[in-house]
Amino acid sequence: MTREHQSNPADVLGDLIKHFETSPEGGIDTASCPVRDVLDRIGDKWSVLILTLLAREPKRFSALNRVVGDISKRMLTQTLRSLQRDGLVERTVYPTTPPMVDYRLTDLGRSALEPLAGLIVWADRSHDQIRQAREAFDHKGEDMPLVS
Amino acid sequence: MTREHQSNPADVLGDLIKHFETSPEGGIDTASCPVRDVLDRIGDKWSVLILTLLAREPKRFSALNRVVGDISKRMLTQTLRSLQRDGLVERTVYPTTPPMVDYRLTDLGRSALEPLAGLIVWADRSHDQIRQAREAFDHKGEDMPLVS
DNA sequence: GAGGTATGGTCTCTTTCAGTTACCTACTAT
DNA sequence: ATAGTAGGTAACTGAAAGAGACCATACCTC
Repeated sequence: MTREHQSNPADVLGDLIKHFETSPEGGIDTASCPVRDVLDRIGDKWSVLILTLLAREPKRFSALNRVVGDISKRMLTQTLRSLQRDGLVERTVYPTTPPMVDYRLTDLGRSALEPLAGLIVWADRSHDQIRQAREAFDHKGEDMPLVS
Repeated sequence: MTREHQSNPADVLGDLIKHFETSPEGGIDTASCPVRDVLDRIGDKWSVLILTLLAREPKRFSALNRVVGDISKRMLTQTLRSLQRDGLVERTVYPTTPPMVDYRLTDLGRSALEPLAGLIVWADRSHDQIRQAREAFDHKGEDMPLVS
């Protein structure tokens, strides 16, 4: 009861929501919302995985490609580019032959690890519960439309 | 140097990565990865926003529709259904006429608020830096292909 | 000099699917 | 008759993702 009063997530989020409610017509201005902006980025299929793989040490393109396995080189390039563009990842080319490239987190990228780790730990811990809820839901309503 | 030793995000993530590296052929088994599973869910366009809006108190369908504004009813229904399916949101129908429906977070849903708030706060704080990195990147390489 | 290996990509084609628009139900209150 | 509930349905569209060929360079081998 003591520490929750100060840092209740609902309050934090409520304040942020208020902060985002700056659009003229009473609705939330989703277009300029920084949260949307960031979530669009890390919500893609590979970004979080790449970030976590780079957490410990820099890795080369081909190393990432080997570790992930089911990512195409195209998607790996694209993901790394957009992480680089957002300043989360730094790309270094070594002038050898054949040229060697490695990718490492920037300070900004490293600062993202903490919130991401929180989310990932939550996901890992809640996964069973979510799967159970899904099964229960799917069994209960044998007649649910909309998702068919 | 003292507390970082215990809870360094890179270490947490490294351990988790190791934990997920259970596929036979040395690659990460992205299909059964709980993180991927969860991120696919909250990575969509509306889920996080809805969750944060429900953080303070239950809300009715039309209230959510009004607040968000640029969401279609179809997407709102769909988002709420899948949140309900995953056990994050509870749907209550009151037998009035016209029937009234409200949506509230479950305990599981509430437990997601903390990691989400962490991410959202990070996003809010880092947004400027990310935008700057983007602009710098876009100006530096006037010849970047791939994203055209 | 033909072929193989390796690096770090790029290009094009195709499919898939999230999201949108627009119109529908059924009921009631005014 | 019109608006407000809480949705459902169908058709369309654009972006994301996947598959897989290709490329430039250089080294090694035969």
